[in-house]
Amino acid sequence: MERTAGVALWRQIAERLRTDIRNGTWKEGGKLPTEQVLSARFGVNRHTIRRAISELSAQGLLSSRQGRGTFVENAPSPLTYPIGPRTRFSEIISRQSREPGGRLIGSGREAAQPWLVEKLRLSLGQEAVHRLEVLHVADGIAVSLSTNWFPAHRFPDLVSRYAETGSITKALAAHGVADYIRKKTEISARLAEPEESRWLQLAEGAPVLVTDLVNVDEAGTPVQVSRTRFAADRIQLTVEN
Amino acid sequence: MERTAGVALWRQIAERLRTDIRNGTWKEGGKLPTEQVLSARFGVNRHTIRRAISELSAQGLLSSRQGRGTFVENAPSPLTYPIGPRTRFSEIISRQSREPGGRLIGSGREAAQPWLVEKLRLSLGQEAVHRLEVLHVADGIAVSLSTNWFPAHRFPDLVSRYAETGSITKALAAHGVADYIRKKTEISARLAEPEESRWLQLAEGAPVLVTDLVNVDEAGTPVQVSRTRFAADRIQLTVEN
DNA sequence: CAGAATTTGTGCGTATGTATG
DNA sequence: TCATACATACGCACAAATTCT
Repeated sequence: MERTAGVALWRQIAERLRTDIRNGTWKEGGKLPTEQVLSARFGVNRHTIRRAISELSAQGLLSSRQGRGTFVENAPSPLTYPIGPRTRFSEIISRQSREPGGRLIGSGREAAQPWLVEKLRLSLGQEAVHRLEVLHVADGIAVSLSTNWFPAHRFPDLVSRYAETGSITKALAAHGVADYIRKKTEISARLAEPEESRWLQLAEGAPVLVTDLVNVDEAGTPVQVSRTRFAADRIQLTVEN
Repeated sequence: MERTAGVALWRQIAERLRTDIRNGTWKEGGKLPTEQVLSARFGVNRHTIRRAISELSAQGLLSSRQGRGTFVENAPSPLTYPIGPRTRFSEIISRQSREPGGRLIGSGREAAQPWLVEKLRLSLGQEAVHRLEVLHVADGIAVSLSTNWFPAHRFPDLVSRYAETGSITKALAAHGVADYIRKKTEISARLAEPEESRWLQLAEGAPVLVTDLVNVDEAGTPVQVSRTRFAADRIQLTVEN
């Protein structure tokens, strides 16, 4: 393993093992190579391997027993999140037979930043937006954190409607938006920020997938801008062509 | 800034500043807040801020001058990589008026892993594949590293054809594949592995966007499986709906 | 069943990296 | 720049649980 640059060796190794487990290198219940072998393979001290394993054990992915070895405890199949014109969180999760849930964790009314004015095509003097922060959960596990912005003048009661119904689709419908479609999605990745780590229960420094999207109504007018951060180790995005 | 294991504070802050610069929080030529202010904002010692700034300076993103301040030297607009049924690397890059380049960095013939057998729909006894490792470059900057697999029995001379033409499209055409389209794309993110860091000239522990795709010919038969790792700080994927 | 071999668990000393003031 | 504290990583040794012969 290559020497440093601000990321501890044990963390790099832990992330490697995590993706190996996810890719099925060792099946659930399967046995990992011995600490001996792993330390030789990564070219590090056994203590370092043990630190990495202990991290994954604490997260319930692995378990070690003295004299026996280290075993894969849980290899949760990653959720798949299709990106298309009509993706709705709850439908997707339900289709994969998991219990969906959204939790309103913050909201507010604020002045739109320039990039938001452009994306929502706000006109002069109507630059106020509602901001809605929602944590998405599947089977009790946090999978994504989304920040949503809506033009405040068009959707004055959006926050309370969402609070009542727990659904953005329904909150928009209450304001006369019968249908909306996803126009464009931008996808990037970066390291999680501390607040994101907290909500998504990620290790600090874990990667997040970020999607930026614009939803438009039937007339093509933007009704919602949304920035969603997915826990990259729990979800995979797919695009069908 | 929150105290946490495995990732140095200065790295977390460097990554934050990098995404802020990319998001245009400070324009090119713009002045960053003083180290004083930044250290207060992140709740860390000024030394730590300086370490983060020095990292970004070494990468040519920032520059500091005594008595004046720290300035944004380079805010390269991120390349946008659209994902659709007919995306070809060179077309995309050219359209954004950058000089594209692909470099063959490795190849080989090997037995297909089970998941490859499934994705390429290989029949029994024809499980050999060609592997092609290509580094993609735009304007002299590495943007992605892709591993490509092809059924060896159908495309016996693929590697040499690619070496001659520098184009997968042409190498496939030489084997009678007039056209192909992208069937499905899976997108995930993880930390770069050491070898990826080396090729993409990434800092260790930097995130990569990973896309897995299957290309099929006009008859719908898989001709290529490809896994591409993008430097997440240099590229953004987009999906048009 | 005894004893050897294997594998994880633990302790200590040292050197270097990270973060503060 | 210096001093201090803690985290990271290494190397060695040995203990404890389990498996193999």
